[in-house]
Amino acid sequence: MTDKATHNDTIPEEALALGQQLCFAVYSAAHAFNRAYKPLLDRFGLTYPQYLVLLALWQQDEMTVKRIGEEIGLDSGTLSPLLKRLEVAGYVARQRDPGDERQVIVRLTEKGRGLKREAFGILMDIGKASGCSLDEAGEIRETLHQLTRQLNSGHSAD
Amino acid sequence: MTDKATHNDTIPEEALALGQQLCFAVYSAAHAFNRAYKPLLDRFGLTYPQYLVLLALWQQDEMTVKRIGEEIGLDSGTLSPLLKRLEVAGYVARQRDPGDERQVIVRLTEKGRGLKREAFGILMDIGKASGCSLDEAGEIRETLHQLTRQLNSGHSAD
DNA sequence: CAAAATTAATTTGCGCACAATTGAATTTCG
DNA sequence: CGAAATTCAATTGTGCGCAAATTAATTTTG
Repeated sequence: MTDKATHNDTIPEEALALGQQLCFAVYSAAHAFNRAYKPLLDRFGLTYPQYLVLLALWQQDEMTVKRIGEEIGLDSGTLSPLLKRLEVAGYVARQRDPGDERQVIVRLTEKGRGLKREAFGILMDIGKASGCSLDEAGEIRETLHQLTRQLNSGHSAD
Repeated sequence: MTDKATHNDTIPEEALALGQQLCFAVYSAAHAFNRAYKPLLDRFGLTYPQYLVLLALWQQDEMTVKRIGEEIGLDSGTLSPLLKRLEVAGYVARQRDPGDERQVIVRLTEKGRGLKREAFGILMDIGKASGCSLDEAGEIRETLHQLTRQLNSGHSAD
């Protein structure tokens, strides 16, 4: 097949096929994960991005909106309404930083902290559903991290 | 399956860290691709999912909405408005199948077909931005396809 | 010190994603 | 045949994701 040079001027017609494209593989895998998570998270009334925020907070409680956004790669336009929903659901509390009233500090409630134990169950269910060992998962993860870093490096100084 | 490292009662605390999770790596990579594509597709007034539909149609013109949905993994709830926007933009035409009035046949316009040549440029730009060779890309792609298949086998599809 | 620039979060608007519902056309089968 | 079930597309409602505009607080600077 087309196992040739890194920069080949003669890219074949087939390269346009969906199944041949790395980006589509990533896109599909992301949706597949979302679908796999959905039934597990529905029990807690959570969406996947909301779950990501909780993961971040379980790792490091009391973060500003901006800090959370840096952790999971979302801007405040996405996070503001999302955090409001997490607050209504009773998992987090939001409070203006008295030291800098521009910032809002997000912290876990007791209920939010309590969810952490159950999250291990979700983690293991997903691990099983993905059908790969921790080693395999780690390998793919690192490869994707590198890919993500590479992609993100190309658009700040453009 | 059974055993494996997946079934480990002593999963460490760190396993909950965002950076440790395969799903998050996939999620981030998908967003990174989206961001990389955006400036390239903006020139044509296209979004990434719209570009996927065109990729599918360049491969095989004249498909029903359902068929397109099977190709890229989207349902009619997403595709109906998306296709209407592609039609307004002049890239595709939609027409009820005279032989089966339930179906709508989507076909490329001249403008839509003409875009195919330019798409090779996008493809190469993305290839360069991803910073990996065709070989590497193919490897990751196959791994992700397998992962996606495994995740999707978890429910409906059987 | 006050004006200007910067920063943080919210809001608004558009489009994707998906579940659930609707409506019309077709197929099945009693 | 005709009623019921099925299929396909479109619609509705909720939430994510991002850009751009807004508002308020803080920092810079002139």
